[in-house]
Amino acid sequence: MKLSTRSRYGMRAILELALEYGQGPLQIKTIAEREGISNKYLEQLISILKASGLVRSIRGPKGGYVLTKPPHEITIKEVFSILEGPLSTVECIEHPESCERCIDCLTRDIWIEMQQAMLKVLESKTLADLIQKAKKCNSGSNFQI
Amino acid sequence: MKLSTRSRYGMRAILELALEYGQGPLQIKTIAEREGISNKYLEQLISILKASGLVRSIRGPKGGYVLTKPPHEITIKEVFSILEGPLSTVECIEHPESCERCIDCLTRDIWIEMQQAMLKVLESKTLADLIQKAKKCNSGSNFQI
DNA sequence: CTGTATTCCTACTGTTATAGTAGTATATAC
DNA sequence: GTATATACTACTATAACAGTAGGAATACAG
Repeated sequence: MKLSTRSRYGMRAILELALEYGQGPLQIKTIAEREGISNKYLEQLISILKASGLVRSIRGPKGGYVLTKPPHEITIKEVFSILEGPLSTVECIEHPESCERCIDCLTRDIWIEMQQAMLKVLESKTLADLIQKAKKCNSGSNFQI
Repeated sequence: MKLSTRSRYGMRAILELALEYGQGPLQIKTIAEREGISNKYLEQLISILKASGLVRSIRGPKGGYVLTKPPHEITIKEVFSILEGPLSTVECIEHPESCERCIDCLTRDIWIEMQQAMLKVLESKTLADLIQKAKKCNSGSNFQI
């Protein structure tokens, strides 16, 4: 059940964008530096976020990336599902026809319940909720995401 | 977040054992046939469960596998963690030293919360809970796990 | 109009995990 | 002693992960 770096790095990157929201574009190299992530790899991750429409790019000098919506309108679940791909823990949750014994499948219920518990947490938080906490910490010294 | 076949098949296998609990050993080939899983692959999965102590083997003719504890004493979480490996979604949950920015890591909190929600569901159910439901269904015609 | 800074795109690579298959060794009931 | 079961080890094909690398396209500053 380990999360991929794609999800972890991607989430950190979009949080950086959320912190910067309303203050102009943030560049990949800045994010990469702050987060200690490879420039080139991060580029790919952000392009996933961009393709999803959560993030918009500005090319050329002084370019970078910005959120297309304010942080309080973006749930963690949205971001996570974009980064992680389909969130179904088992195929037959979304495609019951993919398993002929689904109707009676005991295990299916438990996987569904597990998945829903997870998603409920992710749905309940927005980027704004997380960065609010960051800003509190920020009153201290060495704040990082 | 897709579950591996290891987890899914393994869970189904131990549920078959739970259904058979108290009625002598159940053989790999029987489980494999009922569940539509490769004999040889299932053998490996069950050996994982055996190594964990949840399952005991009986060799030779009329041999097979039995649970070492009654189904109501085995939680789904136990089984899942054995099959899936470490359940941490991120390294730093168990080893905070593995990430130098952990203290302030905003994302960490959300992963922890997500993981705990998941585990709470799995902890709350035992094999007995699941097979109880199976037995109800069994009054109908074509019951399967 | 030119140069530079940035994103954009595609392809390549090493490593690891998954999902098995195969063959042989070992124990035991009869 | 033999058939029937598990036990163990090794092998393989495929895919995903986690990057690296290089150059093309674009936009702005001057």
